Amino acid sequence: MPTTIHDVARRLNLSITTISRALDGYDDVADATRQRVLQVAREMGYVPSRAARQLRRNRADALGYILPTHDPRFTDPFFAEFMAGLGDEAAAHNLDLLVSTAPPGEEAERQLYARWVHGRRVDGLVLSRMRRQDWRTEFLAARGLPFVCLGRADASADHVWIEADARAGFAALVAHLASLGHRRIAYVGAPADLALQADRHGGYCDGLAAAGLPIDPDLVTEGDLTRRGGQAAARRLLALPNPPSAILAANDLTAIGVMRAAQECGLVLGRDLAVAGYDGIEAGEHTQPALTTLSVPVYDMARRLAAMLVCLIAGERLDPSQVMLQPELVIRDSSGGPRSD
Amino acid sequence: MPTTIHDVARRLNLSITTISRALDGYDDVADATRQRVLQVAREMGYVPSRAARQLRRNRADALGYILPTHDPRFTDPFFAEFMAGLGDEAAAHNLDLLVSTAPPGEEAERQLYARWVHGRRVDGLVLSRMRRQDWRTEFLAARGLPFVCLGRADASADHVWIEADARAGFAALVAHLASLGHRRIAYVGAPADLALQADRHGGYCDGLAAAGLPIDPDLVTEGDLTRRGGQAAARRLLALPNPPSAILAANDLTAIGVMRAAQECGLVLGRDLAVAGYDGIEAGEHTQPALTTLSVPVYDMARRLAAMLVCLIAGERLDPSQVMLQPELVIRDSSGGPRSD
DNA sequence: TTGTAGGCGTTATCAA
DNA sequence: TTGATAACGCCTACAA
Repeated sequence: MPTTIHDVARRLNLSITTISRALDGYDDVADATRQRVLQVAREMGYVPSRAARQLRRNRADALGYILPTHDPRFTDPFFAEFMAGLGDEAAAHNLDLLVSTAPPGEEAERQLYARWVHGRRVDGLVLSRMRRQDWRTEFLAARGLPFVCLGRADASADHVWIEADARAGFAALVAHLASLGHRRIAYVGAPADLALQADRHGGYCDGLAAAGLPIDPDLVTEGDLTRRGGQAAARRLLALPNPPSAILAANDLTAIGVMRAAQECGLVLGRDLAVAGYDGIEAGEHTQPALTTLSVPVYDMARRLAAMLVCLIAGERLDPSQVMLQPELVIRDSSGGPRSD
Repeated sequence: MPTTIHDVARRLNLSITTISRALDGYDDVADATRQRVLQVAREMGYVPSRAARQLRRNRADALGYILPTHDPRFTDPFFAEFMAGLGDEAAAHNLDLLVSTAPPGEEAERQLYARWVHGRRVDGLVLSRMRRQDWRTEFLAARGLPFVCLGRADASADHVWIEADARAGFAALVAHLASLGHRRIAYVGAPADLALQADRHGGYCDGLAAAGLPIDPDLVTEGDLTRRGGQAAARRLLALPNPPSAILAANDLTAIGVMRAAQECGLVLGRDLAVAGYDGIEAGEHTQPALTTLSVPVYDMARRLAAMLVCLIAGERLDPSQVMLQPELVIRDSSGGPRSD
């Protein structure tokens, strides 16, 4: 049986009130008393029961994050790092981080959110992989539960978010490839219902337009942000009668899949085919050749998002409440040097 | 304000007692009543307050896992998959998974464990990266908190654990390399205080002995289970006057670092140098060349561990309480074909 | 400066 | 078959 506040009180012949206030740093307790309380509480290894405190204060002392994934395993290292950032920031505020996974858009996801919200499991939620029409924002807003988002649900979204400017990033990537002489640049996108697809695809189109290149619908295909999806998409692209000389992928994982497909076909990356991704996960540094990408400060974004959520929960005003960062173009060998043809 | 049991009771003109029992499936409530309660509770979106329930039942309804890492970010994909397994199994039992990180062996780690245990934050804990002398096992045992371990603290450990037979695995790996003609096989190990080091290094020695090869202390070096550590260790090994023709690494991440170092030196992997790792993380499939490794069913082990923990918490007898699995030897190109010299 | 007492939302005991 | 009531451990108005 763990020590309770009563145990401490009894030992000191004081009331639980005094113990509680001494420990919480109220100033209406005698200094000598406080010292004794602090001392004894520590000796006895007293830690307040979180459940009791939660019940009383009506707070969960926890942030929640539901990883949107069909595969129950979170295979994308992007999320591992994202969660690490959330966890660290939560810990810094003495909050727990509750994590779970749910397939996006399905009933199970709804139920999980509902359970956490109605069961008062968390004081606030972090959302990611925003959808174009995202029921979660309204659901949470309607119930008054604070939340922050990695990315906007749509351009007019008025919730709290942090986002990397993928649109500008992809345009820069296309410009880079065009400057190397590429004219047939393909794009392996994300599912259309994801908000991020609009920006990344938009940036791709912007880039083509800026470079004076036409948009060839054959060169735009859909992946699912996984390695496998990228591989499958690249196989389709490379089987075209007139295949692309460069392939942009909506994220690094997809790009790594693309690289595999290219190697299957016996293409030499960086020479026969340029490939680039988005995210800047560590795995991209270790591919052969290393992956050109747009690097996003995931960990920092996660920490900052969590910090914003904590403010929101405390009822503080947030300024700014929407943050746009610039991803960093990291040119490595997978995009190759200038083309000779 | 979320719906409470009182709201439901008032709406139905019943007592909270009846509501509680109807929902918990007690059989001393009229069938008709139960139907009405179920119906209305669902309509009203009633979910019991976890805090209140915890307080009353004196349970946290949560499993805990503290990731042992110096780097606050968990960079090893092994752990991402491990956590996914824990999370899924926890969810299957309607338990939360609480995660945090702490640098192994330091005061901060102790405090975190103490906070979770004394604050009754979790009903049980999952331990990994066991140390030779691991204070955690005694700490938890002394406080009667159920726990399960990924791996044994030492050979005579009598706690509940699941482990892959790394000793046999590494011996098999050495045998494989020896059969290809390698005679100078190096080993990049883990810190000596980790329990896993004893087995992996032991298996390496077993393998050499079985192949009739001498143990050369120069060829045994220490890494830290990270890519960077592997890279540094390999640089040392490859700078030897008489460098190894094959390098075994204590885990895949280390092996990937070894591969980088080899490529820095202009060596062709699989021809000039054979490399193999341990774990079977997905990244190893995507290196160039793909990494030979011992594949361990992390996800399944995690689920099984969590399931065992749930039994333990329920006070059930566990049989078996210690499980040894065989890792699978996955031969890919990094270990190359037969040697001609 | 300290203590008393009520209640947060549940579950469990006992009586009706 | 149902209901009143007492905890669980903590915080906090209010009283002393």
